[in-house]
Amino acid sequence: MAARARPKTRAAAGSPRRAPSPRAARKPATVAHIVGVLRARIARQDIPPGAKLREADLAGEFGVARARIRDSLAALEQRGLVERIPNRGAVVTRLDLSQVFHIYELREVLEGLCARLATERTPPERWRRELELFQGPMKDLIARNELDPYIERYEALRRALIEAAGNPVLAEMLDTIYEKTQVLIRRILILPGRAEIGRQQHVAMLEAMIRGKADLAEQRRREGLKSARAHLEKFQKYIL
Amino acid sequence: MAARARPKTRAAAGSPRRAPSPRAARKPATVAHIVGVLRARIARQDIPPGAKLREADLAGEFGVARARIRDSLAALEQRGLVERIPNRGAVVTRLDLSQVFHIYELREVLEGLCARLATERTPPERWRRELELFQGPMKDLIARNELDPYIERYEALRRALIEAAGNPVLAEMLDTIYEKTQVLIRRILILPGRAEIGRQQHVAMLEAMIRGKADLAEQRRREGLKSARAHLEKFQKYIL
DNA sequence: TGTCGCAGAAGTGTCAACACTTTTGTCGAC
DNA sequence: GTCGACAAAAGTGTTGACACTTCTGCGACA
Repeated sequence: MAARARPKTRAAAGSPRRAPSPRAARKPATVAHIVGVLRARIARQDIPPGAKLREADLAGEFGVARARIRDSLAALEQRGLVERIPNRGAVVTRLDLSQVFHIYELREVLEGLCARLATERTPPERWRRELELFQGPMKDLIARNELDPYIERYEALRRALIEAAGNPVLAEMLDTIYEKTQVLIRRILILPGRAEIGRQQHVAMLEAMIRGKADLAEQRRREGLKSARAHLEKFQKYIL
Repeated sequence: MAARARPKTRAAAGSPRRAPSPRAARKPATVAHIVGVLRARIARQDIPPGAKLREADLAGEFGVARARIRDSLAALEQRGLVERIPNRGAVVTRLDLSQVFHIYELREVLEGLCARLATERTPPERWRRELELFQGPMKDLIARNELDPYIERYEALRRALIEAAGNPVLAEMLDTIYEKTQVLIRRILILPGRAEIGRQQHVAMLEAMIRGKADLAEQRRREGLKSARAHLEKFQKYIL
């Protein structure tokens, strides 16, 4: 309880040490916010792999002290999005081919698990809309090569599955590895025939989910990713 | 340039910031080192869940500036071993039951993958020593309730499998989730019959590996963890 | 003309002091 | 005697300055 009516002492005379900045009191951007912005930039390749991130620049841009930028870079390093070399700064990680395959091995089992859990923990009807989407409109999008709307809906399904799986630790892991390969999505989808194959596999998985066959859904998701990996292997020279 | 005749403060009182210590200049403990020490303490419950970690104390103990301790705590927070509450400090995470089950769901597929990859990427003979160990000596250790040697060898096998799987991303993930449940190992092994069942399941997995049956090894590892989870569910009130 | 060395610049790493928040202990009013 | 307010203490958050390392450009020498 405590209620305590906090003393409130501190009216403090509105002269914070920071530049007054009359309008837009501009709260000073948390580490979480900075990390989010930089993640997005790296994913969209606004900052290309190999580029250097200079602390002073970022501090200026976000209007925070360098220390906070350092914290943010440390967080990005933990996630594997940048590498830091002592006294030389932070560099956007350049993902090499072997790491991509390692990640696909993981996605295979993790997204398989995700499909199984989502099936077990959600009423089957939940997935009918998604199935219809992938059977109809998505097919057209692929045929007409409209990648962006396709990707958007694909990611929506992905998020829905993770949410339905109801396992935060799994969600965190999928997030971590997904953001590393996000840059590849477009390049993979252009591979001859890949998008349509992927769509069919999603349909197969969703059908299993609607029939309540959790293990089958897992198996089909795994097969889907396995075949994606095979495609990647075949065309690797065009990807990286 | 700056010239600036630096206030010079520091020569004062012959106390350079580091203890003089003529030889053995005691390098000042890197973040990695501090994180390692704290990880170990948390795993062994030298620092119990819920305990507060005070920055100044740690800074004094390791002989480093508080900033470095803060970096270390941030790293531990990322790994989920401590929680930090603004202005109130870092507290060792208290793992709740639901998270434990979520982690076991993950271990099931991740260690399954690990077993499969290890089988595919290593000559079968590699595992014969381990099999004999688990068939013979380990059985005795369990019968005589010598937990510590048993755990030591169990972890050695675990490390060998991860190493053999040759997937660094997987290794990193297993590490992350394993250290969170490490504190439970002893409590689980005491459960009636659990240790012996686990041993038999390891034997079954190793046999599959020696026969080169990667998928079978994966399946058996998954079954092993599934049954461990079931055990945990049954006796959860004695564990947490 | 090419190369090596050496200052200066630029950028990261570290630190100690200061600012702010929460907690704790004490005193007075009811 | 209990509750509530206040002040001091303890601890965390933030900042700017300083130290150190690496990179870059210039000039001397072979």
